[in-house]
Amino acid sequence: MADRSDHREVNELEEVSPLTLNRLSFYLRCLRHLQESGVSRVSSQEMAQRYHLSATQIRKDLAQFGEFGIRGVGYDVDALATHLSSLLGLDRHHALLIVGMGNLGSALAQYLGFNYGSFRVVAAVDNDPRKIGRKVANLTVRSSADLKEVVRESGAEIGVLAVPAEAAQENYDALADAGIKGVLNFAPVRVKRRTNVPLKNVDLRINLEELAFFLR
Amino acid sequence: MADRSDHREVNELEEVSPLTLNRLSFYLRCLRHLQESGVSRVSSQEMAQRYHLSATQIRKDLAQFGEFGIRGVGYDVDALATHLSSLLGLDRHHALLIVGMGNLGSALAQYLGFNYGSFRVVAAVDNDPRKIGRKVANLTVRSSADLKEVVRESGAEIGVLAVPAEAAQENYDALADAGIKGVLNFAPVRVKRRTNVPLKNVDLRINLEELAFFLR
DNA sequence: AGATGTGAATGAGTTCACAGCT
DNA sequence: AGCTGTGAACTCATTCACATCT
Repeated sequence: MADRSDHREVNELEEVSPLTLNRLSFYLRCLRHLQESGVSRVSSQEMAQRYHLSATQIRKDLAQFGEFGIRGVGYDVDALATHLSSLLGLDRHHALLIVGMGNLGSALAQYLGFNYGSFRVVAAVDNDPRKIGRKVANLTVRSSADLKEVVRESGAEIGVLAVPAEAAQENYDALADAGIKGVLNFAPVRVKRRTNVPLKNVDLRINLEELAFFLR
Repeated sequence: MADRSDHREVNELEEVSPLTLNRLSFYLRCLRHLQESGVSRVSSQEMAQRYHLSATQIRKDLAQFGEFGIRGVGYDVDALATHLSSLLGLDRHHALLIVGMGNLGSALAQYLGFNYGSFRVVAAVDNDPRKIGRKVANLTVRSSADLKEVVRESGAEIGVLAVPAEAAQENYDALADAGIKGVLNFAPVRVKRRTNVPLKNVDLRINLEELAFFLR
């Protein structure tokens, strides 16, 4: 039905499982790859085979947000990529602010570099006076005390927490207060989140520990 | 029953859900924290409250591997920590080998440093002749061509993949062939795993993209 | 009494199987 | 004919509720 896909917008902000979101990101990456390969149409089955996914799941995941496919034919690669890109908010750049310029913070600054997909590191703060003013990967480290100002000036939307475990909660709260819209937390603690400031955890140690389990 | 906990060994290598494994790592971390705080006994309820967890789930998770608690009393913090540590294979050191010494690989080498919990970076390889021989964080970068030799000499057990997406699969396979026991993959692709070489993925970009979804 | 360990109930997520378009 | 979109079946995970033990 024609208006079915117009209703898509209605559903977009409903609860989407993180697992689904995760896969959608991955689908988009696959589609980019297909674009590079010059493929303009793809069926869920073909995608599944190429990238080790489940065809049914691809269809279910996409169907949550509208009818993007053509029955009997498949999906238009460009169109679907555009839809997903917009759905995931990747059709524009997002500014990152790194909090904590120790080993991890500096490493991330270097790795993410100036430009990382739709993401751009625009500022870095630390509370150690010895680090403030130092240059790391084109950024001048600023004081955590000036967080609000830094956020406002830089237009940062996403905070990247690279502080010690003890400091994670207070820094998350400070970021939230400073108007940051989302936080990626590398500190190995469970931070209490506010409903309006989404939080994703990346815990390197837990990942290593899960592997260690298989090596006993 | 007394012999119930002796049978624990029998179950240890049965399929354990990654979700459970993940939580077990986290429980251990909580227990370490309790030890530092001088707490010697803890109930599932108390742990749940302190660290924002579910008491029932803590009990179910632990019960899979034996009867570690005392009914009516709770868990002995030290004893449980020891059990979990051994269960997860964290009662000894694990040697890491970093593959790919670009931005991410170097960043990881610096961050993980010489000693990171039970994990120790013992070697680093790259296939770029310009990088071979360079020193990064006390390590001399060696050639990917010598992978087998490097693994044997260094005793590396876990490979850390920090190579571009295109190179991930071949490097995973090379690691497996070289006798590596597990792989932590930072490349943004789904690598086809061999049953005897466990694989964990850490995908920074997907995590950022999931956050971006909430900022549209 | 008070906390564990666990079957039973519920809920979330995935896969199946097919109706409905093109 | 072929592939999408989707209710129904199924599997996996979490939560409930209570018997069991100290």
